[in-house]
Amino acid sequence: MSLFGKQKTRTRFAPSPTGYLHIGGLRTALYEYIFAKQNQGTFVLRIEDTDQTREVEGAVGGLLKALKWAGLEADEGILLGNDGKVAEKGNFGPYTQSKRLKIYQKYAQELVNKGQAYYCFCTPARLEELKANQQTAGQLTHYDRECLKLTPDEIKGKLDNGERHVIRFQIPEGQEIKFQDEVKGEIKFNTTDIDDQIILKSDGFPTYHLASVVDDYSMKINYVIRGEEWLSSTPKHILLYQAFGWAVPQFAHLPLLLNSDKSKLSKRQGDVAVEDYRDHGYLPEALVNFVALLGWNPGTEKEIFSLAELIKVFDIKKVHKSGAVFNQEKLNWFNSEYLKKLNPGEFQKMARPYLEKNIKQVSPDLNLDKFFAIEQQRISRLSEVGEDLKFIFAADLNYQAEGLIWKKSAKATILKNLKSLIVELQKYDKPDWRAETLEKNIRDFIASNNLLNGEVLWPMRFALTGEEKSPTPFEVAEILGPEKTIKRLKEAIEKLK
RNA sequence: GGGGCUAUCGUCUAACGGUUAGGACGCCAGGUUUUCAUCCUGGCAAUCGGGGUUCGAUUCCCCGUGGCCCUACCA
Repeated sequence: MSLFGKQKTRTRFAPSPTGYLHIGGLRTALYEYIFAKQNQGTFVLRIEDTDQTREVEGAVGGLLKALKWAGLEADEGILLGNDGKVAEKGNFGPYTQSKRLKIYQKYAQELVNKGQAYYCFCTPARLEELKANQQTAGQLTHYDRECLKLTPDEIKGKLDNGERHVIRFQIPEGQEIKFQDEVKGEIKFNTTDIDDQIILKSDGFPTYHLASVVDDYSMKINYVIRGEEWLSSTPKHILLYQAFGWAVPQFAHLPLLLNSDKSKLSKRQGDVAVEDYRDHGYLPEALVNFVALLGWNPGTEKEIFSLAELIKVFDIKKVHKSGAVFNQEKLNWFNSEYLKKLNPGEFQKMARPYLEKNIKQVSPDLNLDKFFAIEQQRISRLSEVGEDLKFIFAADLNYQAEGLIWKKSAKATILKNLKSLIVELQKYDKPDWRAETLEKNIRDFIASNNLLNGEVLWPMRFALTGEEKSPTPFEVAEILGPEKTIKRLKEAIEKLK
């Protein structure tokens, strides 16, 4: 809050470019996006690439594409340019941490000068040994502040010698750090439990703690929404804000997304990359809708929400405190709902590539409009298109003749009915070859000949599909067209003889 | 081990301290259908345990217990 009125809300999503967009990251980004939008604020995207060892080539582009696919484009920071390449926009850049090293170094030095941080020359070996000893002694595994004893001259000497060093933030002892988390409520920590954090690594890169505090301050982020795994680090961050004399932002820590065994959602137990869901044919609207409802709901019984609706009804104060299991069954349900809502043209356009992947040969004389119309009602993921309807595309059907015989009806009856069915079907002109017309006429034919539905429709369907389960024979016939339909019926008769 | 967070059907969740604890997904049964899917109807299924406070506790407090996160020169 400034003296001159309410500050503009600024949220940020700050992923590390380590590979892909994690589904938990998607939800975090979603809430950050929504919160910014519902407050006429700005959603900033920053890249946190301070760990050079974990960096993955091309990950930033992938992250941005996944975010764009989900409809969560940043207003500022790192984003996709018009040419589809990674670009940057905004006045508080650079927005990539590896390009801000000088800034962090300056601030770390400022803390050293103020006596709130200190150089540490301890080797990893010493640190390891210290920790091991503390562990066996049952003590807190904190740094023992050996380097705090160094005199200014000793420090200068080591520095001049080019000794490897880090900068540690000196955590004051015996202080209670209290803050009001927007979702978790009042949180308290005692600083005695906190180790002297390394804020600047020996390679000159900052650690997360320094980088995120400096950046959130510099980029005027006043609303930090992030995963619960950061809750325990928040007192360190608050201490840093205080050391610099900066206003502490509002924090909101989101409950984690979990595997079905309640552990933190991880790759081992299924897909966690947004890109995987996209590739399997989940719609962004469905994924976003599903993920939005993991840990939050508006308190009504409505479950289907567009992004625009979410912006209207979302309330960060109603976000749950505990983790939510990522339940793919429910996601499938959402996806099938969204798939059904698509107009046929859109569905077909999206499903086509999957069909071509699933079926080697797609004969051009098939009525694919009808095929897609049926699949749209039956599948829950685009990757399933054609899976259960392979018989449509098969050159030959392989089935046992017995399958054609409905329940206990006689073989002779079936044979006779199939023959007259062919005669009946041969009457239709191609324009009439639609499921509705076929159904009406075939049902009339059945009734006027005093036949049973099953003794005509079962063998018809089986002759056309070779399967015990399928869409109606009328629909299958419409897709197949007159020639293929009659050909399959004739083949069935041959098999029965 | 230490610290923090957390706890309603299998899962996602609803319930100003007073409800037969509601809905959704999934599952099961019935109906519709030649079959499958859809659809319709119905059903199974939960307040972690123990103490308080209260006329009354899923709800507030405490203690357990479980789960999760942090405890890195990772984020």
